[in-house]
Amino acid sequence: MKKSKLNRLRAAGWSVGGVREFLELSDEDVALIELKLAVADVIRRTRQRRELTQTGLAKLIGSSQSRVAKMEAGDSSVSLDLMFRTAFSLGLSASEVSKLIAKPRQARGSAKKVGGARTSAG
Amino acid sequence: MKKSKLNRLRAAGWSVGGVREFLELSDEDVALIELKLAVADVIRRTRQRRELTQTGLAKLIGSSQSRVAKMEAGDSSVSLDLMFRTAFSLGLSASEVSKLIAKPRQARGSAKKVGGARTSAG
DNA sequence: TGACTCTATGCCGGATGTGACATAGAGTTG
DNA sequence: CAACTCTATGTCACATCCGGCATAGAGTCA
Repeated sequence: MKKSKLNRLRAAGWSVGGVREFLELSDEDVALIELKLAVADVIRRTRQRRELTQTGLAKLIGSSQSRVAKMEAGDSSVSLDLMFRTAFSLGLSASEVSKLIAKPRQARGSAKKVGGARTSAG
Repeated sequence: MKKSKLNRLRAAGWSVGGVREFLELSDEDVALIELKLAVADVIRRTRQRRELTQTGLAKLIGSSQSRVAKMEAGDSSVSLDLMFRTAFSLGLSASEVSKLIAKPRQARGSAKKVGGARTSAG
């Protein structure tokens, strides 16, 4: 497990506030969280590509802006069901989502930061 | 929407008892259900490949046999979260699951039946 | 500064999913 | 038939997730 990955998990507020709690997560838990983060990323990028605000997307899926925000943040209170349903509402097919989440998050050579520093370390 | 697909949905007991209720399902709903059915299939096949009983798998994921049965049936009371977590517990990676759910259910030229006719039509 | 837009976070009542249990169906073995 | 194994289905108390709302942060514009 890389440190950078840990930072991503912590950035999403996955109750991994400390390394101790983190160690209680099984490999399956971590894999599931990473999957959610990947889908969250797909959702955000697709929404932006379609020039929708979080509020707009919320209305599209019959939800609220806050839930969309939590979704894109990979918040632990959002299920994969809602995420996939949202991705489908955005016009993506299961195959497209599958492909997008199968490959890493890097956007073609741009070394952009992905959040990480937003949550103050302590 | 093909009739055969509809049958699969009904076979899973997806509260699509009649065509009327079915029409209330949006495209996203149907896509999500199909995704669940695909993942359910992957879980069942992987479990059998590993020669585990439903009870065995249940203990592996800290659940019960009944939930595993519902999972593999694509029951509406099972979330994608639990399904993916289970797939991961079975040793599958996100990429592997993604690939498996992206492609149709046929197993490399072997023309095996995959259930379908098990549930009597009525 | 204030007004506006977009996004993030906390909370709550109600809806949905969960593990556990009981029980039944289907198949095998004796 | 009984006894056993594996799987399917229904139910329930409890946990989790949901939409909605309030509110705060960050950015833009005048």
